[in-house]
Amino acid sequence: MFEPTTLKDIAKALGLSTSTVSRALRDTHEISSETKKIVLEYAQKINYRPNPIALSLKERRTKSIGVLVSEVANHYFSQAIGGIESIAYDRGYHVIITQTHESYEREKINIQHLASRGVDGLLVSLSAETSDTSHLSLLHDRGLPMVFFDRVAKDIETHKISANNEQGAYDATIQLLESGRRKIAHLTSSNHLSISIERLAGYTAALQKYGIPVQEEYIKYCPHGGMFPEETEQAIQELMSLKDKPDAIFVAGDRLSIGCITVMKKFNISVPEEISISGFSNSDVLDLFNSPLNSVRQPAYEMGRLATEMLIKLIESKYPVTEFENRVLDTELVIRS
Amino acid sequence: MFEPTTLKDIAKALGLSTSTVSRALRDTHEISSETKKIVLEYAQKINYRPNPIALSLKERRTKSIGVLVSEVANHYFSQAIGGIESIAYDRGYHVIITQTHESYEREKINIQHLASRGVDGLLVSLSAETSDTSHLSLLHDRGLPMVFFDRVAKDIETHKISANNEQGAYDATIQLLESGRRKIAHLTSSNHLSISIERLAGYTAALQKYGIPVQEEYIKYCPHGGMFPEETEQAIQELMSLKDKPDAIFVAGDRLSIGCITVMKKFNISVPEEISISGFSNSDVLDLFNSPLNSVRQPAYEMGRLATEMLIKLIESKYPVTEFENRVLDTELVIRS
DNA sequence: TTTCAGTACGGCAACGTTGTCGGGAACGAT
DNA sequence: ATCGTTCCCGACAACGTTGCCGTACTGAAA
Repeated sequence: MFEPTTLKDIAKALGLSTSTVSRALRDTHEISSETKKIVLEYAQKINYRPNPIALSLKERRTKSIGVLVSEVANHYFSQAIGGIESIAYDRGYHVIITQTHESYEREKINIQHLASRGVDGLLVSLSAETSDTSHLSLLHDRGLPMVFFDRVAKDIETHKISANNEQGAYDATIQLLESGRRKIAHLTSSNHLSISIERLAGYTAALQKYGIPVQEEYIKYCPHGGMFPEETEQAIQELMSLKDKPDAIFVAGDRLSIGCITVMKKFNISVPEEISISGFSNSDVLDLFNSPLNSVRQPAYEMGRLATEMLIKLIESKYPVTEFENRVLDTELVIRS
Repeated sequence: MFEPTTLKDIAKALGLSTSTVSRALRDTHEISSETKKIVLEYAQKINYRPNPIALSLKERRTKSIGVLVSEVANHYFSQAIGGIESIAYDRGYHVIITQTHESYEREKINIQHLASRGVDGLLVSLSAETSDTSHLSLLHDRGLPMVFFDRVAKDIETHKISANNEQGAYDATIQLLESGRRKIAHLTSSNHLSISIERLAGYTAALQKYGIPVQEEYIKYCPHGGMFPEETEQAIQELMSLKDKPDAIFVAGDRLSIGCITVMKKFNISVPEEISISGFSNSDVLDLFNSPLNSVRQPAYEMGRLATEMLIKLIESKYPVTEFENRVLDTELVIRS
């Protein structure tokens, strides 16, 4: 079986003690330069690597951070993970990615697993199902460093980073209004997510600016963020069977935006002639779509980088941190129609 | 700071020894049922979790498997990861995902990291740059269980799982021929990847069936599998500036297929009128594209599941395994034109 | 009463590593 | 010759857990 070499092996081979070998490799001044040279050369030869598990046990840190996202297949998250890895990598941290698939149960299990595996900190974006965050605050209260990105928890006090969702939603809705649409529906994820709340606020503000009343039946929630196609399909069907059919939809999520276009194609609803669609998405293939889709793009990579920098600062801080940042980054509206 | 409770804490609180507490929790017959009850209740109350790092150090296994892919943003891989997680999860294994971004250097570093972190086994899909696999055979020779999927290493003897790339490529090319195309180019990844070799073979066989000679200048390699858009763009430009321009392209990869369509749009080349495109892709939004793209779809989820089952069988085998499977799964040709 | 088996628990070692302490040897100063 | 100092290095403990052995106690059989 797989047996890596240890300090003891080196010590035995060279007739030294493990302590001496350890210190020779760590380049302490207490070891003579001859001994150091011998040990270093031998270690090089047999390709010695210190056992990180033993180190973790001793030092009570793992040099790894846990990431919780809903799905890596989501373009926003795969880009954010790119940013996370770029920083973590530089700072010597390992990244462990877990997916919730928008399930609260899965989120609890993954978080518990990451915590018990001894990650030094967590980067969290909540699942669509999650409304109770006590599984996180429990760990946070016990001192586990934590940074939220994108879908943040309102009642946990720590660093948070998000896009300017309200502004992005406002811009997208205003653009629909400017293009002449007046009956604008809103398709969004579960109603307790921070991003849903903020995007709804932007949508509402834009309508108000044009003096258009917000209609309840124009707002459709998908509790699983469009994980299941039926969810999206049903919401669209309900919208399209209204007496006063909408002439545009502002969609608050990547998977939902794609799902929306898919449903439109299935029902042979022409986009943007019959209905115009504008939504949050970080997909890089929207340009290739048959139906032009205006999109609000988040700086995902940058958000991943910033979140990771914040987390590592928390982890490596000597003293408890009490001042927390709440960074908000601008979105970009891409017009295609 | 974050200090989880240990056996020692429980022992101290209950006036027992750590051995007794340990055995009470493991439900050994040597412990009286009263003591067991007391210990179990207290452990429940303070939410005790055994420290997996200490367990790993002791038992020399981590109950985790490392995954090496080029990019999670690639649809094939994100689906395969779904399959991997579904099995690993059931069997109590944790999944650590790493990305190479098609870089050989990155692959070496990630593999080294995973190995030294003590994963119990590896699921590997080689990067496009990788031609030398000695960093893997070194670990494999030392007994680290390993299963290859999709992009397999020819000279490492272990379980392997791949799609029937040759058949898939043959089917796609035949379809192009049947639709009347005769000047079919081939855009592929780096020439040493197993998938490139097999897909080229299928392409060649199809041309032969129709008695069409294979032309060198119709075959374009992208050493980084289309990681950099310039790579794809240049290859297409070279094809399109040939005296005898191709009227179809068979593309051997997800990112390349998308990249190809993007370039066609940029150069205003009409698909499929001017040139017909057929390629390997597991993207689920191809239906929405403006230019219809025929695609060869791999059973990614199933491949992930099978690979993980094979790996866990290797890991948990009491005796060294010498008989290795080489599973090949059928692809599916999706026609859209 | 002695012996023996069984029960129920504690003590110790080990996984691989590093920090602390202690000690032998060499050397210079007294 | 004696003492203090410096230079190297080894022994030991600890991180949290479990396997192995030892042992005190109980009760029954001889």
